[in-house]
This record gives sequence, C-alpha cells and structure tokens, in this order.
Amino acid sequence: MTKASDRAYETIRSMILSGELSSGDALREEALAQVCGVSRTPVREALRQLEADLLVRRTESQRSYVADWSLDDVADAFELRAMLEGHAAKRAAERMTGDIIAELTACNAAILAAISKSEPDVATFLDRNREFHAVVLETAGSPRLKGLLTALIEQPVVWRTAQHYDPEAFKCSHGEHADLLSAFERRDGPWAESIMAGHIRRAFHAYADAHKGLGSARAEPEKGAA
Amino acid sequence: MTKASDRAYETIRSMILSGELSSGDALREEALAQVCGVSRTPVREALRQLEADLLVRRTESQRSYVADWSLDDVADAFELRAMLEGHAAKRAAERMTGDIIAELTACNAAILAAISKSEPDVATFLDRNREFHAVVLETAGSPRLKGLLTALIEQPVVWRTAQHYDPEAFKCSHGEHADLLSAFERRDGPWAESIMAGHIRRAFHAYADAHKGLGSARAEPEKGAA
DNA sequence: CTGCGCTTTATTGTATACAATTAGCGTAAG
DNA sequence: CTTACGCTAATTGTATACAATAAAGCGCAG
Repeated sequence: MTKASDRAYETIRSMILSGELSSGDALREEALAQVCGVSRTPVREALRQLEADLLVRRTESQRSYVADWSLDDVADAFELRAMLEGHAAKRAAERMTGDIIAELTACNAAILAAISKSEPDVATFLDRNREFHAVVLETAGSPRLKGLLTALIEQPVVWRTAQHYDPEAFKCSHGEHADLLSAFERRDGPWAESIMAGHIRRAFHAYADAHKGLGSARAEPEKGAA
Repeated sequence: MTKASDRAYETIRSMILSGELSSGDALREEALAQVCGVSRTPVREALRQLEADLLVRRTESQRSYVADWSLDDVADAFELRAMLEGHAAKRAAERMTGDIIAELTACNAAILAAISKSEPDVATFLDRNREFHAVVLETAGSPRLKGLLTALIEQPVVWRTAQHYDPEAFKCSHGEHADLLSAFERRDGPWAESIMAGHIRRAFHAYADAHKGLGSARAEPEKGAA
C-alpha cells in the first residue's frame, strides 16, 4: 500500500491492538479519517484490510466494529495456525538448505541473547521470533500457504502474551526452535511438523492460562508469541 | 457489498473465469470502470477483493493483472484445500446432527439424479456439489476455517473440469460423498477427514490429467469440481 | 549502435462533493 | 402501554477532480 492508506492501516491497527479501541467499538470512517490525518478513501481501504485480518468486522449494513475475540475464537485460530504452520514446517524441512539453516540458527541465537538478560528484551524476542517463523514459511515455498498464515498470524491475540511469559516459557520457546533446527538439518518433515504444531499449541495454552477464569468472555486484545 | 462494487466484482470475475481476460492481462481501473458502467471507486474495491481471491495479482507498483495459475500453483492450492477440507470434515463429523445428515443426503441424491441423466446436468452437479461442501464447512463450526477455505475454493481452476468428467468420475464423486455420509453417521472424524482429503486429491488429479502435457505452462482458467 | 537520462504520458492514489441508505427517535394510533 | 409508522440525522456508497507516481518514448552523448 501507499502512504496514506498504509498510515491509516497502521494507525487503526495499533489503536485496536493497544486497547485504545475495545471490542465492539464502532469504527466511523469520518472520525478515523480525522484521527489518521487522511481522507475517508484510504481509511476505507484500511478497514477492508483489517476486516480481512479479522481485526474488524462489518455488519450487513456495512458498518464496521472492532472484532471481539472470545476464548473459543482464539482457540479456533490457534488450532488452524498449528495445523498450517506444522504443514509449513514439514514443507520447509523438505526444501531446507544450509544457508537457511544458518539464518535460522542466527535468529534463534539472537532470541537466546534477548531472553538471557536479567530483564528479558521482549521486543527483540518478538521481532526475532516473527522472523524465525517468517523464514520457515518462506522456505515452505507455497504462496497460498503463506497468504493464509499471514492473515492468521497477524492477529490481535498473538501480541502481548509474551509479556506474561516467565523465564521458563521463553527458554521453552527457544528450545523448540532448536529442536526444529535439528529436524531441518535431518530434512525430517514429519518431525518438523510435530514440533511446530506442538510449539504453537504450547503458545495457545500459555495464552489460555493467562486468561483462565474468564470463561468464554471476550478476550482483551493481548499479545502472545509462539 | 453494495450495488456498484458488487456489480464490478461480478463483472470482472466472470470476465476472468470465462477467459475473456487471460492470464497476465493488465487490468486498468478506468477501462474496467467503463466496461462495468460504474466509476473507478467500486472498481478499485472489486480489484482488492479479487486480489484476495487470488484471481488478480498486483505488482509492487500497484498495477493489477489477471493472475496466472501454473500447474504447480494449482497443485499447491489443491494440497491446501485437501488439508483444510479434511480438517473441516473431521470437525463436522464431531458436530454432526441428524438434520444435517438428512440435508447432505438430499443434496447427494440430487447430485445422483443430475449425473444419471443421459446427458449429465453439469450445472446442477456443480451447484449441489458446492452446497454439499458448504454445509460440511458450516457444520465444522470454525469461522476462520470457513474464511480460509472460501478463499481457496472460489478459484479459477476449480470451475470447468467437471466438463471433462466422464460418467465414471461423476459416480466416483457421488460415491465419495456417500462414504462421507457414512463417516458422519458414525461420528468418525478421522475417517471423514481421510475421505474428504482423498476426495479433493482425486479432483486435483482429474484436473491434472486433463492438462497433462502442458508441463508447468500457465493453466487456462478452467473449472473443476471436487 | 547502445545506454543513459529527461520529458511526456498513462495510471494509480487521495481528497472532496454528493447520493443513497440506514439507524435512531419521536409521535400517533391501537 | 405498546407498537408501528415516518421523519430526521448520521453514515456509508459513488462519482469526479486533482495530485503523485511510475511507465514509456525520445533524444543525446558516448
């Protein structure tokens, strides 16, 4: 996207993810246009994209609202993600090269460094973690899989649970990445698939534990990392 | 969507599916606006949607072209579809009710009737087949899965292979639906998953056979049915 | 003849005005 | 008191004008 619509997209998205807008809030184009400092046209485009991202829902009468994510919705998303990213890992293992293994190894080393500090560097962890998964997805070599997963990963639920991670959980995530690298080195697709699926499911349970007691009440936009 | 943008979407979509526009053709907003009898605004919206459907691709410089589907692309799409629809079938089996089984049974009976004529009624076959899969997907009860699969099913490749079907292939498709019903009656999720995945893969091979010899050359927009 | 860079032209991005639709509310009838 | 109808205001959809940007054509220099 280009300048204005991109700006609108990022602005609205961060307003949703930060909690400045809550689930169910109405999104009026005119108001958003003013907030973003652009006209309604790029705002409309951004809303379409956010709708595709499932961060925004539109009623039959074309009005937009911040989507609400029940725990069931979150579980649904994670289940699909586990399946699709597992599949991606399997394909990646079959197509793996030494260069990419090196890249992933470096990435996971950066993750280890970030979480080994006295005060874990969560931002770096999230960035590198995202990069790790992106490289795997790229290596899977399926444009459609990439498209589907991108929509699924870039979601509200997935972005603050890392805050709740204890040192144990960080190490666990790093260790699973290392296991994945072992599977990649051996070109063992099914193994990679199992590890990745488990990796994502663990992330879900970390999220669910942090929210237990809420039942199926709407989930606040929280971040979690796989 | 509303009148104008919907009209633009349908018009452009059918131009692509019918072959009036071929793979790689440039899609200029102004020209399309005139063809559709609307302004550029709804055309732009339609193009965004078609891009999400993967019928249209956009370059980095925001120009739109009719997407080209190599045999590899088609295989990629079918593989994902097999996995996701298999998953949907499994979930559907776990959530199955008598009413829905009755609905699916009626649907498959209509399919049998359509293909039992001296001249198979392909249009009815396609409609009912689509309905059958839609009901299964609905029963799976996962909004996200539904979203992902809808994007994957409504695709160019999938819409004319049924023309190439011989009576055998039609019967095969009907028989697999019947098997699926057996699995649903027994609430056997894994069985349903296997059948559905095989069902989709068979459809892919029907497509591939009809196009063998083309190598990875671009695939004409053809229809195939699962 | 070829390659680079500028000018021109085509195409898309954005803003704004206006039309159409929808929701919200008040009023009046049952 | 409830409900149904209709009016008003708010919101989205569409068209069009203008701005920005990228492609294409042309000329000039090497």
